[in-house]
Amino acid sequence: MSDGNHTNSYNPAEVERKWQARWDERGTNAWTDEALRSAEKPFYNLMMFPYPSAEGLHVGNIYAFAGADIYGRFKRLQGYQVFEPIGFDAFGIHSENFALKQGIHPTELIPRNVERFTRQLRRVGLMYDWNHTVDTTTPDYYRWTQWIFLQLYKAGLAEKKAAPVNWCPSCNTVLANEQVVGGECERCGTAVEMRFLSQWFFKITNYAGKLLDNLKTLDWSDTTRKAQENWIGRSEGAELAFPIARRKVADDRHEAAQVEAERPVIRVFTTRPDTVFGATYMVLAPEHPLVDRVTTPERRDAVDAYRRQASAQDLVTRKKTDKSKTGVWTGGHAVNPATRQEIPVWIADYVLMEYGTGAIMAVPGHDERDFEFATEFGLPIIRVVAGEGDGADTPLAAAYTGPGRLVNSGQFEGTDVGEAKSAVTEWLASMGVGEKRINYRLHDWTISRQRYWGPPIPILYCDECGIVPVPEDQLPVVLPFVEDFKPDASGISPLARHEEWYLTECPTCGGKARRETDVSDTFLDSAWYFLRYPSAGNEQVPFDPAITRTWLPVDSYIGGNEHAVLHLLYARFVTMALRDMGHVDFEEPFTRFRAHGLIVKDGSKMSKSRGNVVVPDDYIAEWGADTFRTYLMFLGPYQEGGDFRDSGITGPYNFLTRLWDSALTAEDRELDRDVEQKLHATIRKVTEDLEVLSYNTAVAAMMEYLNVVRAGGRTPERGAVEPLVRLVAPFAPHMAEELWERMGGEGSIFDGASWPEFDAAKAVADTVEFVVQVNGKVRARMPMARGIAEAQARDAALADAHVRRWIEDKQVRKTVFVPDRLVNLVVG
RNA sequence: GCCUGGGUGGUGAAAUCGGCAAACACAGCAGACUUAAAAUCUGCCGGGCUACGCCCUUACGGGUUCGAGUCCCGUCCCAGGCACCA
Repeated sequence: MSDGNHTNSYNPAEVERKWQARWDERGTNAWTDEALRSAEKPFYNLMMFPYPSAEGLHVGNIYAFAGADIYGRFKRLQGYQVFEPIGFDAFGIHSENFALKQGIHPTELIPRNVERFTRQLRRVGLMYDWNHTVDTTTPDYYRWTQWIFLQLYKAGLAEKKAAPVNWCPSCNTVLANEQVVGGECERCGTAVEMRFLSQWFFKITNYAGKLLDNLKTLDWSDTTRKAQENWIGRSEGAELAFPIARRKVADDRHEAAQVEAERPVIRVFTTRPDTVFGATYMVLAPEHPLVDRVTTPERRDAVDAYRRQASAQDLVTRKKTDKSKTGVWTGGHAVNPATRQEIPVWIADYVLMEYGTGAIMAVPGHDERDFEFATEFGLPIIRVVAGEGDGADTPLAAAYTGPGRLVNSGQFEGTDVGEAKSAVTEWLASMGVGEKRINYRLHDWTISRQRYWGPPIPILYCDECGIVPVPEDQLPVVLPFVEDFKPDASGISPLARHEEWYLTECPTCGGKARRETDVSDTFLDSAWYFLRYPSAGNEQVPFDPAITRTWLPVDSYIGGNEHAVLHLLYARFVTMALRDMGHVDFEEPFTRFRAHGLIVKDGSKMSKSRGNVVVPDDYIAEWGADTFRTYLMFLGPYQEGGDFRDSGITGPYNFLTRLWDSALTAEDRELDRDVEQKLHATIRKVTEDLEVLSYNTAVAAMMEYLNVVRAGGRTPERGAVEPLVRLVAPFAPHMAEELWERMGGEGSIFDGASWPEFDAAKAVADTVEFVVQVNGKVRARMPMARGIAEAQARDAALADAHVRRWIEDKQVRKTVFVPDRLVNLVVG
C-alpha cells in the first residue's frame, strides 16, 4: 500500500489538509491591528458576506467566493498587502422564518449555522483573515448598527411616518412584497390588504441626485450601474398648480381668478408640460389629502366606497398594469392653468400616492393610461400634438406619444414638442402656476420591521419628551432573549409583548418611557459591514479612523447582481451620509465592483424547495478544493455564470495532476526557444485575463502552455514549470504551496514568490503564419518572418502555386496588408 | 410594455479597435499498452461534395466592406431585472 511512490503522487486531501493547518498556525492570512495601521500597499479585497443558512454553503457561494479569492491572491502575488475578510449576515426575516419552521430559537440555530459555514469555508482554501470576522447578530456588531441609526437620526435623515404595507388579515402580520403571490398571502392564501402603519424611514431620496451622478465616476459592472440608474429613475419635467374650482361654475372669469388665489391647489408632476392644453381632467390617488376638499356632498358615498375598495387591495395587485382602469368622479372641478377651463377631478387607483405629488393632469390624447381611462368613462380627448402628416383635427385612435408640433395650444401653436417643454413651463412659471422639477422614483427606505430577529431600533417614546434617541453610551440596546418570538395577532413586533423590556426610563426627564419595539431592516446591517471588518473587535469606535483612512474605500468588491440595487445603494447612501457628518472622508464605498454570474442547476436557481441544490462538500472530498475551484472558474465566463454540471471536472483535475507530475520530474536545463516563447505569452495572457476576471480563458491558457511543455512526452524544464506554479497559485493555492515548497521555496508562496513577469519581446515567435486571401477568401497559409514588409509578403504570396491558380491572368488591383497577419489580393 | 444580457459543433465554450470560426476542455469514435478492465498515451472529432481540393456554416432577413460571429437596419427566440412612475 504505502510504497515509496506515496509522496510523489498527487493526493489532494493530504496536501490541502496540510496547508490549511499551516496557514492557521503561521497566521499566513491574518492581520494584526498594528500591521493594518502600517500597511504601505493596502488592497481591500471584499466579497459579499453570506447569510448562514441551515443548508450550508452551496455551489453558488463557492463560485462567488472562489472567484473573489482568486483575484485577491493574484493581487497579493503582485505585491499588494491584501486584506480579505469574511463574515455572516445572520439577522433577518429569512433566518427567523427558518427558525420558526424548525422550532429552534435563532440564538441557538444561527451559531450552529455559522460554525458549519466556517468549517466549510476553511475547506475551500479561501484567504480569509479569521481575526477580523463579523457576525451581524452579536451585540458588539449591532451596537454600532444602532449607532449608525442614531447618526442618521441626528442628521435628520431618519423620520417616522405612516406608510402603506401589505397586510394579511388572517395571519395578522405585515408581508414583504415578495411574500404576496397573486394578491394572496403566500402562507395561508388569504387576500392581502393594504394598510397604513407608522414606520421609520431613512431619507435616501435626499441623496437621489448624488447617488445617480456618482455612478458615472465608478468603476462598476455596467449591468449594475444601469440597474441603479433605473431604480433611482430620474425624470425631468414640471410641477404645475391646478386650483380647485368653486362649487358653482363662475361665469365671471375675473372674479374667479381672484378667489382662486385663496383656494387650495392640486399640484401635479408631469414630464409633458408641453401637453398641458390637452389636460381635460385630473386624477388624484384615492389616498390624496385633497380628496375630501374636492368631493361634493352628492358624490361622497361613491367616493368613500371607491376609497374603501382601493385600500382593501394589496400593493401588488393594485400595481398590475393589465387590469382595466377604474375610478370615480369626485363631483369637483379644477382649473387648467393653460386653458383656464374647468376640468373634472376624479380619483383612480392608477395614480399612486407615493410617486410625484399623488395627482396627475390627465392628457388622454397623449398618454396611454389616460387614453384608456378617458375611453372607459367617456371623458373628452383633445389632440394637442400633431405628428408627421397630422392636422389639428386628425382624430386620435390611440394616445399619440411621438414627436411633432403643438396644435390647439394657444400661443404655442406650431411649436416643436421638444422646445415646447421648457417654453410652456416658463410661461406657466411667469404666472406663478408652474416650475421646472426633477422627480425620482426612488422611495425612502423603510427601516422598521415588526419582527424579532434584528437589532432593536434605538429609540424611546416618552410621554413628556416625545421621541428620544437612546444615548450613545447606553448602546447596545440588547435584543432580549424571548422564548416565543413568533409574530402574533397584534401584528406588531413580538418585543411589544414584553413590558419588562420595553418599559424604561426617559434619559432626558427621568419619566416613564417606552422602547421602540420594531427592529431594523437586515439591509442596514449589511450597509456598513465593510467599514467594520478592518476594525473588528474594537470596542471603542465602530471603525478606527487611521485604519479606515488606510484601507477604505474598498479596492475590489465582487458579488451577485441580485444586490445590484438594494444592498449596494444602501451602502452608498450610508457612506455618503457618514461622510457629510464627518465620520469618513470618502463618498463612495466601493471603488470597483464586479458582478459575478449566477450558478443555476437544470436551468433554474438552486433552492431547497426545488430540490436542486448542489452540495459542494462531496466534490471537494472527491477531487479536492483546488480542482473544484479551478473547475468552477473554467466552466464559463465568471461574470455570466451558468448551469452547474460536473461532467467536465476531470479536465481541470487532469491538468493539475499533470502539473504536479511535471513539477516533480522537471530537470534543470535551458528552456527551448518555443517553450520560452509560449511561457512569456502565457504569463501575459494570464495576467491580463485575471485583471478582468476572465478566469476561464486564463485556465485554458495555462492548459495550453502545459501541453506545450509536455509535448510528445518530453521531460519539462524546471524553469518552464516553476513560473506556472506561480500562475496557478490563485486557482489552486494548496498545490502551489506544496510544489513551491518541494521546489525549494521558503515559507508561503504568497509571501515568498512574486507574480511572474513577461518579456514582451520573448512572448512573440520569430515566424508567423500568414494568411493569403484572394478576394477575401483564404487560399493559402504560409510561414513568414515576423515584421515582414508588405512588398515581400505580397511577392511571397504571388509565388505560391496554389495562390496563382486563383489569380490566373487577372489583374491584382489592390493589396490589403495586415502586418503579421494577412495579405488579401483583390483581383477582378 | 421598458431596460439589461445573450443566441456559435453532440456539450461547456473561445475568437468582438472587422482580419485563419470552433482555442481549451468534456463526451464520443478508433488505435497502443493489458489475460481483461480501469488508468495512461496517440489519432480523429461542424455539415456537404464530383474529395490531396472545393462549397456551405456563428438564430433569421437585408446592408456596409477587399474582408462581417464582430459594424448598421429589420425580425424571431431565450434568460434576468423593472413595470399604471405621470
